[in-house]
Amino acid sequence: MGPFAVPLQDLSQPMSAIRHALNTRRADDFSAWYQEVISAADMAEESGVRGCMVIKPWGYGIWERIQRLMDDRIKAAGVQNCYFPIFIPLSNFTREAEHVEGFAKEMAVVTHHRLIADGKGGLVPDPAAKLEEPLVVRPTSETIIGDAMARWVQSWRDLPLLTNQWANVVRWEMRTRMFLRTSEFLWQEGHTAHADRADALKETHRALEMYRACAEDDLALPVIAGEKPENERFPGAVETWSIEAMMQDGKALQAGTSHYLGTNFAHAAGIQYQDKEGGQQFCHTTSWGVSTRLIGGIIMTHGDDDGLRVPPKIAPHQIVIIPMLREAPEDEALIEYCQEVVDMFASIPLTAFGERIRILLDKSPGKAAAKRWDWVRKGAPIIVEVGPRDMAEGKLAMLRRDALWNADNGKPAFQFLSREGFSSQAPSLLEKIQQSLFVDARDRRDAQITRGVTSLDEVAAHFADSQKYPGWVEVQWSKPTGEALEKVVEQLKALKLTVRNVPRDSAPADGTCIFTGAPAVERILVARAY
RNA sequence: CGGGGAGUAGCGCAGCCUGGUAGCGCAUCUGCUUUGGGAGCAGAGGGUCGCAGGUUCGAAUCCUGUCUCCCCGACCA
Repeated sequence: MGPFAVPLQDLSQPMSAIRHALNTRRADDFSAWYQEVISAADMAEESGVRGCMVIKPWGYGIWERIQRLMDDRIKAAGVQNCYFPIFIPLSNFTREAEHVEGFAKEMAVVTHHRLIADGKGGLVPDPAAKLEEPLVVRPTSETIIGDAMARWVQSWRDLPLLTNQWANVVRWEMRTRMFLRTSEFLWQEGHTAHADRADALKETHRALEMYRACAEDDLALPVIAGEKPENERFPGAVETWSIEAMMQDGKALQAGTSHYLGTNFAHAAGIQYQDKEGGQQFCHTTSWGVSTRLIGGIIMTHGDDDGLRVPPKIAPHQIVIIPMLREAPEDEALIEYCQEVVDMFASIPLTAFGERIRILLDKSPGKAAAKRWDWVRKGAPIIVEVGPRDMAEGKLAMLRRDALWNADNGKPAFQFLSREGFSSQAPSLLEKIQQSLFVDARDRRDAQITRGVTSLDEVAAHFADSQKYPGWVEVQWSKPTGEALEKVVEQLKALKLTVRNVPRDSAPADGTCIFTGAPAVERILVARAY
């Protein structure tokens, strides 16, 4: 059996009867399955450049949906979008030591601005075109945005300054995985400046809650919001908060972070304002971000042995209609019959989640069955097939991607509906599918969180098999710092575990620290992580 | 970046040890048959075997280097 503590639902079904759309099963080889989903769903492919990928239309379409919904939330909070340069002067990174240390080992550096022929048919950087000061390809934009903030903020009236940018960033990773950790990735980074600590903390928590809501309500990704321990903080941050999602193999994925930076970056960049009394004050700043890594989280949360299942809210196409074409004259009438369904959705118009339903009529040539399985692998929430007899009866055949199989006979669970019956229930069905994906993921996660563990030995026993990932364990600790914390981190590392976060909404501590024996001050989640 | 594995047609693979000018399945194209659902039969097209050197009369195969991917580790907001 595979690395699963809790049996997957499919394993209890008559496996021999079902012919799945993928070759690799989650339970057999989770990471091979993950890669197969990405290629079978046509989301992305390798680029030939280490750690960089080409995001294809279906994958990028999902990212565009995430962007849209997140951007709406960002703007609703009064944050304005900007764009800052991809190149950062190297000198920017010599001002804030801790921040530099965090990224120095993984930065791409531009040193020349021209190429010349090498005499062997190739090109090399022109030694005469060396930059006076090297430029770093941004790994994150705190320093260059800090520069701008220092110019933009003069008085207390300029605060708070709320900015965000959608951009690509580069971190030269040693070990990469598509979507989860790539050398270049896409993200949004919010950067804000505030008059005081309280206001900056409020923003830190607003962003965190925004991420929780977007993850759970838009991506159907159940998450636990909480504060990172000292050793997991963003370099230069005073507080780092995260949302953590559980993948189907029980490992944790950090899905978003929000940092309170204190006045550290304000000191480094000189972000000061004149207060009402005429004195100069340093700003308190925050930064927060989510990235294309979310797509990896969606795959590992909602994917199954037939491919991806895209939550309707972020599906580029929520409904795909496949006419069963036969390259015959009657095809025309069949397409017209399907088009009438699309027109019906457009003219009423039909909405789900407050937006027009995104419905696609797939008229592309090819066998209907092959196209069906392509859409199954891609994870379109609702797939509709229409054959000549459906048309004659005024009906269509509908498949729910989240309930694909008939348990009885191991065949796809088609529902035959009238066109009107289908269109009238489509909006609520999409909302039901969205909810169902979330509830399934949340229940699976909750079933794999173990509480009431009161000793490190118990933790070790729980994670005894290094090949298994039996979810997360909640323990209590005394929140050690410095050397004491380092020792705890080492103990956990020996078990291949990390502290994920201190859940924001957890009950107060009432026991003793499993590491030190001292009275516990808070509850933490420990887990294996991506 | 250290250890291991891999790169041959769109996808999945065999061939490599024991050098002799490339093969299988699926997909694609053509024809016929079939038509409530991942069709059958016949035929066809498609690959400078990751890249660059070397050995050799001759290299997918042997040698060296290099790039990329996967797994384990270190590292990682």
